[in-house]
Amino acid sequence: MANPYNTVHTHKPTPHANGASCLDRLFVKQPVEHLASGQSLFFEGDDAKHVFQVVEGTLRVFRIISGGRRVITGFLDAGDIVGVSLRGRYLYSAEAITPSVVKRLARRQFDAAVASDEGLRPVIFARVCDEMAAAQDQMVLLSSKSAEERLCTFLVKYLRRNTVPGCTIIELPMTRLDIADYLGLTIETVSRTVTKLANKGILGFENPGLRHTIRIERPGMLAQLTGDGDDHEDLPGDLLALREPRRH
Amino acid sequence: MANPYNTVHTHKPTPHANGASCLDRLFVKQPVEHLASGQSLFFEGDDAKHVFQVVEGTLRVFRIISGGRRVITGFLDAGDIVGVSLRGRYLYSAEAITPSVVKRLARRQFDAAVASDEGLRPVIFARVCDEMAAAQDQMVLLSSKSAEERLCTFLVKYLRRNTVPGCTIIELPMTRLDIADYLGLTIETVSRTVTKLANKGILGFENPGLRHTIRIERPGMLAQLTGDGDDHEDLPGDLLALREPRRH
DNA sequence: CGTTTACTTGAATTTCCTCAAGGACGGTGG
DNA sequence: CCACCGTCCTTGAGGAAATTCAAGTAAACG
Repeated sequence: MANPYNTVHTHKPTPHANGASCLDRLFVKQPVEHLASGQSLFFEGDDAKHVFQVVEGTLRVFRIISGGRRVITGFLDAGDIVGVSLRGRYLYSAEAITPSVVKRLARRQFDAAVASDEGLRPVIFARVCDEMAAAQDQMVLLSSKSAEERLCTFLVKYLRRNTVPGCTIIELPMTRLDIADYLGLTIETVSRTVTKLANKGILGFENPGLRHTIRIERPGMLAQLTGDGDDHEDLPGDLLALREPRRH
Repeated sequence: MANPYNTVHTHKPTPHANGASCLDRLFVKQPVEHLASGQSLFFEGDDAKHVFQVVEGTLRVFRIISGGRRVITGFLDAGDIVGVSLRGRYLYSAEAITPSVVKRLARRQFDAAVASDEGLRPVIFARVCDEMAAAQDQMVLLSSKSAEERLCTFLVKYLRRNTVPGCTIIELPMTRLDIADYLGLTIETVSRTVTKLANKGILGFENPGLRHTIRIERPGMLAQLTGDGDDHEDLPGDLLALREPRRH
């Protein structure tokens, strides 16, 4: 039951620097609630009576589909808001990966605040846009990236989002199974791909045997392997056509 | 260059019945613009200066990723709005599949209307929520459905969305390649899967050789093959655990 | 009527999954 | 302190699904 990986997140910057204080105003008076590892915040299909703000910890957002398979559509970290862009019922379940702290606000109050507060609307809107953009990126990842590209994309985004720039230590709060369900792979494939990247010298482990803490040895190489073509966008046109062909 | 499949959409119901008139008010005074097949409405990365309403026709919304691969994230039909949930720049390109008619509204005007019109906000919000829900469904499809399940899901949704209830004729405006890029498959796999469904007697072709017009012979069977478990959601709990295992 | 585009079909290959086993760590209880 | 257990992770062998490569057919267009 107890999660053996109740990692402490050092290196974590304040996410969502813009407008965060504006959002915090909404939740500042709400009491904090504590969630143990594995504890559910809400279930898919529940009446969407509340909007939540994550104060601390990491949660997974997922759906269970017919064969009992789980699809994780995202992870939530400190500063994230969940429950905004839906009507009536939650489209997914949310549960704590690490011991977490959240605040809640009744949807009625939330809607009222958004309706009355001119300054709040653009902040909320920006969040919804980010969510939409993330969903688009995920669709691209799932429809056309290889296992290695998926994992590299995940690590690069995690590095950017959850550590200070320049930091190359990633302390993953989620299990390999979480990552697999997020990337549309199996746990074995995730494991093998991590090993492969380690063998290539792109990443390593802080503590042999403790494979949740990853050190990125070659961040540039990792970025190249995401398949996003972030690199060399300034190539001359005739070279662009000669890019490596992409399997599917 | 010219699209040989400038199909006429018979059987098409009015989509988005709720609040459509409310949205139409925004665009009613705007002049119509015509797009030929294959013509672009805007490109990924363009300044998002306008919001568009599709009046007639079908468009594809897509991104080009590094290896030259194209990922279609959605199709737009009459009544759809595009360009709402983004900031600054379009996240994707949009181009006409069939000859299409659209109206445009400057973002400034759009934003002003949303800010001032209390009644408009929930309608817009509902659209964004639908978009988000569709993105979630697509992530589920891409991360854990087989080729057959993907195609069946596509056909069922298309049937529900673009024909009157009970109608079993689907006139697909998009090519097999469009479908492949939407479902995260290759054109060959789509083709093979269509053939397989035809051999099973689940669907047939109105005109031999003209394979864009599909007749669904067994709608119930098609729905079962989507892998959504829409069926038997009322099973007793102990049976739920015994559902057929799902490959991945 | 020839060319182009869209689609289909087959064979070989590849990637990832499935199944199976084993190892490492943390917690528990003797 | 140590043996035991459960969970998480890794690794290997074999298999299945979808991709790639390669023709080949059919309809649409000029």
